[in-house]
Amino acid sequence: MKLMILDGNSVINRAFYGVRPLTTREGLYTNAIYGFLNILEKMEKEEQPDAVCVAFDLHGPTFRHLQYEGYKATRHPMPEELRQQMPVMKEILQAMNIPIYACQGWEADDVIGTVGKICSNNDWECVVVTGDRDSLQLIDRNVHIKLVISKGGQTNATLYTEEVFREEYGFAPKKLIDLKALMGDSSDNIPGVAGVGPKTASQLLQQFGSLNGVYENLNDASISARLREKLEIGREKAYLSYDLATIRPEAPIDFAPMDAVIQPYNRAQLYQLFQKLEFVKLIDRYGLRSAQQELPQKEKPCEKLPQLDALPEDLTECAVYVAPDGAIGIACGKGVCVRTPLEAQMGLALPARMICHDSKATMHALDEMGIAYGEAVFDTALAAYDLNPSQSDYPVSKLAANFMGVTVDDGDTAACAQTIWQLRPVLEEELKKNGMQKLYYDIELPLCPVLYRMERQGIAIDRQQLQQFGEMLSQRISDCEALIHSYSGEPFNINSTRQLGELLFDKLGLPPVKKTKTGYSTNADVLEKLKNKHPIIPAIMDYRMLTKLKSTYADGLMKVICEDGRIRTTFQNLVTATGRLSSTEPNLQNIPVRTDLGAEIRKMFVPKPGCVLVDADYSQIELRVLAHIAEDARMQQAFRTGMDIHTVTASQVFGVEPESVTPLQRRHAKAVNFGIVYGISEFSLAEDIGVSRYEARDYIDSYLANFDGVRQYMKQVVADAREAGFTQTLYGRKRYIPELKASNFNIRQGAERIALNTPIQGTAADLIKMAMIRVDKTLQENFPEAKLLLQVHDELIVECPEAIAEDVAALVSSQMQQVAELSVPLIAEAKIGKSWFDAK
DNA sequence: GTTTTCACG
DNA sequence: ACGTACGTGAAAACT
Repeated sequence: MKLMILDGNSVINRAFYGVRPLTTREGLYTNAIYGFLNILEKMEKEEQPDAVCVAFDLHGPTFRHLQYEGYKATRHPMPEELRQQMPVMKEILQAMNIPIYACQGWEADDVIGTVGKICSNNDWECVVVTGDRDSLQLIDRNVHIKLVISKGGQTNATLYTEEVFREEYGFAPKKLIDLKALMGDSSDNIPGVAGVGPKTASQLLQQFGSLNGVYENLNDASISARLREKLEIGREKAYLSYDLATIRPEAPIDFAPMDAVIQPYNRAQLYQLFQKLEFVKLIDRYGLRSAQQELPQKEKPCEKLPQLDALPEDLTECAVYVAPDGAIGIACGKGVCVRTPLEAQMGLALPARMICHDSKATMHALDEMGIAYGEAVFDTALAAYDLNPSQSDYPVSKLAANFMGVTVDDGDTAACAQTIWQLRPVLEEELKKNGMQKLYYDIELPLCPVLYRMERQGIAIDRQQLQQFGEMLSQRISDCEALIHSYSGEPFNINSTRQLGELLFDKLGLPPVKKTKTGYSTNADVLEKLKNKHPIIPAIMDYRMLTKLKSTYADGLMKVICEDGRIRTTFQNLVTATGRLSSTEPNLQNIPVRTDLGAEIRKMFVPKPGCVLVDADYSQIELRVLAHIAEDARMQQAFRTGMDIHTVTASQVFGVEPESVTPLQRRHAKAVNFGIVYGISEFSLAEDIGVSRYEARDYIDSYLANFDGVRQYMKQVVADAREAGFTQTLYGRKRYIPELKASNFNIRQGAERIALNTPIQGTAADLIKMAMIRVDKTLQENFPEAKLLLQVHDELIVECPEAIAEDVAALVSSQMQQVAELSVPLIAEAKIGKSWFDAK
């Protein structure tokens, strides 16, 4: 019979540091538990034990502490993120009916040793799972150690038997104690003999066999005078260390191997715990489902609603789920049915109000198939996003697990439709609980059809000009390439940062400025600093710019032009953590503008014949939002009187009259304003504007001294977020930030910047979303030929007939300005042009 | 699949 | 002692 015992603290530590940070929606860390369970499962599979148990350390002194006051004094305290997982871990083991052993005054190692001894006495084999090499001393004929090693996300374990140990170390396992007595162990605060390290220690042991052997042969000729002296001075420490390092298999625990024989799990309890931890995959893998909550799947199969006209005549609302293959699942209170793509296209119509899972995508899909549909009155994916925007995605299965405690297969169209139907009231309630009804029903949901129409419209592009531009770039790139290779002496791939780094810093001997985790950094900041040191640098900077324009924009956009000469992006409304939109395939929110050559790309974005583009953008929307929510009197005053905010900041920071602010001062002040919005650090500000850290520090201090509202806000918003676990925008959009409680300084500081920035960026996002809804609506009412095409965070682009351009421009900017009544005016300026470039 | 770089607000 | 501004997406190289 075989028993497996886990060194609980050691394994959970490995798991904690080996698994990326994971948290639940509420911010409970779960990564160590997750890792622990994975290791447990893997070990059970490999070892096939008959019994399993876990040993833990208890707090409080052990005999080793009493014996030697330095013992473990410098051990790092357990990080908060791990500490909070310990009690839950123990609950889970309890639910799995795996016994836990711990003993006041004894360490887990001693408990494990004791268990091992009792196993041996009962003719049981014992396997110890641990990440700690100290335990190797326990190895004997019956006791083996499974040493857990995490490497690159993968956790593996090596089984150490007496033979394996001897092979690696060259002596018997018990002699590990003698080795430690001599060399010490800083992580365990075992002193050892001063001046004796691993090399000397193992050499001495090879020669004399044991600690006693060494001291009995102190006068042996092979021991140098220096070493002899060290050993003599350290004699007492050595024997103390021997005691400290010895695992004492005599802990007073009540244990018999039969107690740990594998039992069935307490499934209900385990299910509940996994539910709380949001371990959806594990619930699946362990086959846990709470019986009461199980979906009445296929209880009302399609046959009961065989034809669409068999759907109730008075059907007013139904859930609609379009599968990737085009099959459509429809569910309502009376049941569910699935239509194949073919059936769906044969005159299916859905006039009822829809409950969708990603309504924008559903509208596109139905449209594609020529299926008429009603209005989307609820969107479960969107609701889940608003409730927690930090998730990577929102599949139906995840929502089912998180909000209903059931498992659903994302591939089962009928089940998904039914689940969406059932999720609606649950999510509605959640939104209500979170005070997000207005955000959801007044902003997020009505924005979807607006975005849908924008995506359908697309924007026209001048294919021919783009083609020519690409050819011009090709020419300039090959010239540039030739120049670079003439400097390097030999051809190499300039796109390879590794090859480029080797050339610049090894072959040409330029001073490395910055490192990345894989080698030298060669990014634009680095090149900027090196540009006067070698003529190859400016050429590389040019090359980078040219190839970026060619591959991402000239070639990239060319690939996605539709038949009708327009480009259609997808606006992602379920992605960003702050509430902004993002744009993909292609990304039309990062079309170049900052360099002259790059801005040429904007000339290719044109209106359709007879039309113009109207481009309206908010002026300083984030700083205005900050002035409003921070209630900063001075900043509000500046905006109310229509002053240039960067000039005002400069005049405050540098203590000069606004009229005498120099362009340089204004530029620095602008960087300070940006820094404030991002959660400033003096280092980065200094880096950004090229002044010393001390000057940067002065700028920040002086800023905060003059803008007291901002100073207080920065403190308050972080404190509130730490307390609440989330930060939020003016319109109630939330973002959870569990990292605010992290023990790691960098992580915590990053979290504080997020807590500060998110309300600002997110409120600005809320505002422009509201503006989009109003602009879209008023355009439809007043100028139906005018179409909203793009949004670029603080900018809206509309296409309209030339004749009404002035009126449209006036309407768009006034709608944007009047979208909310803040304590400072919102300013939006609209321009008209024959290309995006001209309208900007 | 991850890393680096760079385009935007 | 360490790493350093917020939020994105795409391309290319490398593992």
